[in-house]
Amino acid sequence: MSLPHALLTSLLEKPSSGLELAHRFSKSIGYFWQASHQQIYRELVRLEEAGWVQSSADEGARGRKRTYEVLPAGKAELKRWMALPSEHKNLRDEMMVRIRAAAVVGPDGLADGLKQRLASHREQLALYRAIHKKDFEGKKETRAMVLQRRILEVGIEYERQYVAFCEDVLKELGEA
Amino acid sequence: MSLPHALLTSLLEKPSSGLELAHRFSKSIGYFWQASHQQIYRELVRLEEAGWVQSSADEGARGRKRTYEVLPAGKAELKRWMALPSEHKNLRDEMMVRIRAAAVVGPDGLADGLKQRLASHREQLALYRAIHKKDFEGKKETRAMVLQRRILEVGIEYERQYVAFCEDVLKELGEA
DNA sequence: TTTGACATGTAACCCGTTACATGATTTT
DNA sequence: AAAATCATGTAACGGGTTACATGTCAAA
Repeated sequence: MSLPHALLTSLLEKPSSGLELAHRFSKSIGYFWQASHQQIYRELVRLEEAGWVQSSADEGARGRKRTYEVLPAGKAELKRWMALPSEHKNLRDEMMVRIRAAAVVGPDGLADGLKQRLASHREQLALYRAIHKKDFEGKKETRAMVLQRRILEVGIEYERQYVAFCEDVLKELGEA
Repeated sequence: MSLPHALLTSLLEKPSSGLELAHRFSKSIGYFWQASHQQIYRELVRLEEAGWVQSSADEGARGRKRTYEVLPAGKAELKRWMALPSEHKNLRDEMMVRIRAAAVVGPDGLADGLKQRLASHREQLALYRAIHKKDFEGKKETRAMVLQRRILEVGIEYERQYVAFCEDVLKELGEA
């Protein structure tokens, strides 16, 4: 459960409102940790109750922008959390279950789904590569940038792998 | 949500009890779809209510082995589900959030967690490679085996990537 | 002044997790 | 007969998702 700490990180980078955070989560951070705006609003309330962040604007001002910033206690909490061990979660992918099912009930209809996934992963791969080019190529790198680049490259390699996988399976099914 | 269909697939391969399924989920299938025994028992009840599977043994026989097998309606449901499009989920990894946090609050203590992850991914990689060797190398492959092998290879490539990633980050932190 | 975009929320549901409880079977 | 193991559950909780509701502000 790292949403609260992802939010603290994002707010330390730049104090923001809930919706701004939601937008940012659909990009950069969100490539490895997704969150909907409902989740974010819920969590921001908790962060404030915990005394980790502070929001501008009066109570009960529904519809009016509310900007959050991190308090010292929040930064301390983030430091503490950052040093915790993080669990190795296995991959979890419906497509693999579908392919295994296909081995039992026959592959009719499997190819369509695979083609969609192939297109989707190609798109994601192109997006990651574009970001890589824009943000990292031909620039002098700071310490922090090296790490961000490596994170992105994990994403790139994963998508590359997946594209090749879909292509292979389609070929095996005689559909490409 | 593919647990029910993962169970149907597994039960079609071989009629089993809940615990047997749980054991099997901690291996092969579970490499891409994990489930605890509590989840499995809960789901098996639903599958039976839906008329997709049938269990041996009388009602209310707590503690006595209960074997499930798939009914025709269950096989039909699996066929239907298998042909649905499956969503592309982005990666989701706490470690990436931690590294990003480290860029903001400093990397103190990050290396320990990374070393643990490195060890864990190396272990998983070794396991996958052992399975690959045992199940696929030097054997004549059926249609279904090719697909199972490719699924495993996605896992292998992912773990390989991750090991390299941990090593790189540790190096960058001056810890390896 | 109405429309659309921006912004914040509420409520319900389901899956996955954790902790615990209980019955049956085999082994010592 | 006691202990260990196999096997099936129950209950509570929390995060993630979906659908919906409400308020503000700027532009047409």
